[in-house]
Amino acid sequence: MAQVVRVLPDVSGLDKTFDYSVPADWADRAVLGALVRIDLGPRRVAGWIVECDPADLPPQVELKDVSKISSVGPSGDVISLGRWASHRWSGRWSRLLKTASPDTMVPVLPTQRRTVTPKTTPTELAQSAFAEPGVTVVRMPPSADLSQFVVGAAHLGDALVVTPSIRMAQDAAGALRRAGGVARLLPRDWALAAAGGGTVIGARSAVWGPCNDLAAILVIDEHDESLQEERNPTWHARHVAIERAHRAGVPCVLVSPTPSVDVVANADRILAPSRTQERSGWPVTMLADRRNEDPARAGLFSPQLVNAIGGGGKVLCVLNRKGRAKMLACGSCGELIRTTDGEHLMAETDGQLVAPTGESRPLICAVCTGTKLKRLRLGVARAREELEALAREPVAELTGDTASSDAYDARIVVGTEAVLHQIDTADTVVFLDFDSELMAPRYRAAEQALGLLARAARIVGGRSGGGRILIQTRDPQHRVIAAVVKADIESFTSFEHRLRLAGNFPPVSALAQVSGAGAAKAVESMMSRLDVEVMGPNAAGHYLLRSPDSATLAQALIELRLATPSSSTKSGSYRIAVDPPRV
DNA sequence: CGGACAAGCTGA
DNA sequence: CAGCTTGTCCGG
Repeated sequence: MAQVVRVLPDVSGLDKTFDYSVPADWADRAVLGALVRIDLGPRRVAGWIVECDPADLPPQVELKDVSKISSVGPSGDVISLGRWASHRWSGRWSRLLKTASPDTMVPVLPTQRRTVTPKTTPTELAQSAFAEPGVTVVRMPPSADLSQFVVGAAHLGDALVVTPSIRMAQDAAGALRRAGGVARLLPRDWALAAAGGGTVIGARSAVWGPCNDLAAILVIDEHDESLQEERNPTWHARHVAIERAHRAGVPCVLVSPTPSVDVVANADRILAPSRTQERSGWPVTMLADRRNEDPARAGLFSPQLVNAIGGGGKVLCVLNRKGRAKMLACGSCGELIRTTDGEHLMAETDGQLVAPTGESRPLICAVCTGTKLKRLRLGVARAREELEALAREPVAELTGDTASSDAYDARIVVGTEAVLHQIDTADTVVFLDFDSELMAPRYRAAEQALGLLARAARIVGGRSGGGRILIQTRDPQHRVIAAVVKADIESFTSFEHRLRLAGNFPPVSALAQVSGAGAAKAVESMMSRLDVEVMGPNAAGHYLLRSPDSATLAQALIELRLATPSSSTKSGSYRIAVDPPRV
């Protein structure tokens, strides 16, 4: 009898498998995970072999042949890891398999090479981190050299290294090669990685990378937001790493200057260098206590900031837009978008312009009827002008979408959080309005604010190198600021954990956000459940579901989907985000 | 998802 | 009743 394979089509919106027969000539390539092309109804689509010779064949169905075997794909363990994650984050299996697949077809694997152990011996700390299976958190100050952990992972055999950015992955690969190891950088080296005999390194999606004889997983900067996928399913590389390592029975090491409450609460062991070493790895933090200033005259800049820019060296000023009034201007005539009486600014809400007065209209400029509106970064733009006047020298501006070419060379740069992502080194980082980070209405605001300080700290370096952070604030006693001033992250995390316990927030509970026009109806079926708390809707019409743990939540969401099938109509559609990042 | 098809609405 | 929209079902 001909070989039969079960195929998951690569069609978004379809999470169902279909069975196909395999022509005898291709039997050796029709393996688990292989990318194939199949005829599905009227069209030919791509898909993955997710099962070979399934036992429960549908009766009375004439099977079609697979029409092509296109490429090697993820291995069996990654296929089932994907199925676990699709359940855990209530999303489509195919999206995860796509992430786990090569981005260009790999018809045949290159020949495997022997694993090369790096010549450099890892530090004692790195060795002990990988000494046993389970989850080990290592708290390393921002200026610490993390390549010791990459080398430590590679010493165990073929390991997986996940970083928050491509740039850091390239750096880690370079460091491993210099230490005499073999680095496979994803996504480029997918085929070589699948062949085996090297350490697989990449950004977030590398946690799905091919690694046959997995020996260990290392996640660098475990606290970093970019380790979570923004689109559905909103999987987090940290949790996928923990699960994958657990399934393989290998060590999972999570390194961060500011370990997340989430992982500290669930780690098997927590390591850190001595207090002295940890302290010296953080820069000196200076505070500008804005409560002391004359409120009538206090602008964006404190006397301490004036001092800091006068002291020479490269200065980055961070001014986040978060929580600031959004201003819109017409893309064709440049006028500000205002109410008909011109008294109030209007903001965009649900595809409409809305003013605080209640006045609303479609997205149209009242002056020239133009429909292309642009967002103004007035906060940063004005700060730049004022700072330029103050410093009497050119000041560059850098935001997510306006990266002026001089931003990298200018001595003084003002921008949003983007400056911390795009500029590598500086002498001083100034947070112009840190209170908006501290006070942000999100349960993880404090943790995220601390993450910003850690990022700034890495840019300016440790205290021995003269690195400085200046924080302008009206709350200088805040625990986030205290944590960095004293370089005492441990106390911060345990206090934060107690707050989560008191407020019943993750990691003590699990959250999912349900949004979209059909959200209210979808959420209805959860109202009577004892294991799901329904909160909301908020101003944007979003609901929050809370369960004691993620397994309970995942099960409830399956039942929600059964009770309210995702309708293709606009009015019935809804979206579920498990572990929503901005709540 | 996207095609096929059925049922409902509109206008001449 | 043709022509169009809207909803539902199905794919091996």
